[in-house]
Amino acid sequence: MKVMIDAHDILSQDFYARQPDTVARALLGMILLRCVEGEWRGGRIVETEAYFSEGDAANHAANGRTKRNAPMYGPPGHAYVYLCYGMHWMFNTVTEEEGTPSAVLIRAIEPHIGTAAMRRDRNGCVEGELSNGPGKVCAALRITNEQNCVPLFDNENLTIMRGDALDSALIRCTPRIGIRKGEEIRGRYYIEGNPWVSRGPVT
DNA sequence: CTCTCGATGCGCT
DNA sequence: GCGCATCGAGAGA
Repeated sequence: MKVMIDAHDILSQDFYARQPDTVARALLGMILLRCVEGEWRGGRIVETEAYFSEGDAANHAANGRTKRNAPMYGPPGHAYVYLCYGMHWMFNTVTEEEGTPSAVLIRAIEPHIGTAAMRRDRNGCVEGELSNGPGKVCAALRITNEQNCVPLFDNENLTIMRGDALDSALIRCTPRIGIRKGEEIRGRYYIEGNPWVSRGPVT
């Protein structure tokens, strides 16, 4: 599928230079794009999670800087990709200014571009399970540690583009999924009623 | 539908 | 060793 990307539509570095909850909310409705072997794939972001720089025990940087979490200390707008449970890649966008470790996890997208290619990389799964979870998003888009630290505001193969305006009344905020520490923080954002969200309302 | 559990690698105590 | 920002298969209701 041919994809035209207007540089004007690509989210600027400034977009990411804000609090992670602000960015998590703002990313809903935006278009995540990935080019693999010259072929574009991607879709609309429908679920995100914020990881805060202060007072957030669930953040990988809660106990200071390490080799793994170093990208979060870098400038905003870069990717932070890491391996979870030994087999799933997680894709985050770094937020806030350099030196402040925060990020937004992309948890689900609504596939629009290159769906056949994504399905192939997802082992031909049923359509509804293509990208409704953070590990599934990375598998469908073939995002691995090779994409760690790439600048999303200036990269040929991985970027995020402005999408159609989203009705803010549809945005929901709940506790984050799958964490033990920091469970009291409501940092998960998703689009109400969207069938591609990983799971329904979680108090 | 819900629940349980194994897979699997690595960062940290 | 332990514990993960997960997923998918299989069992049971």
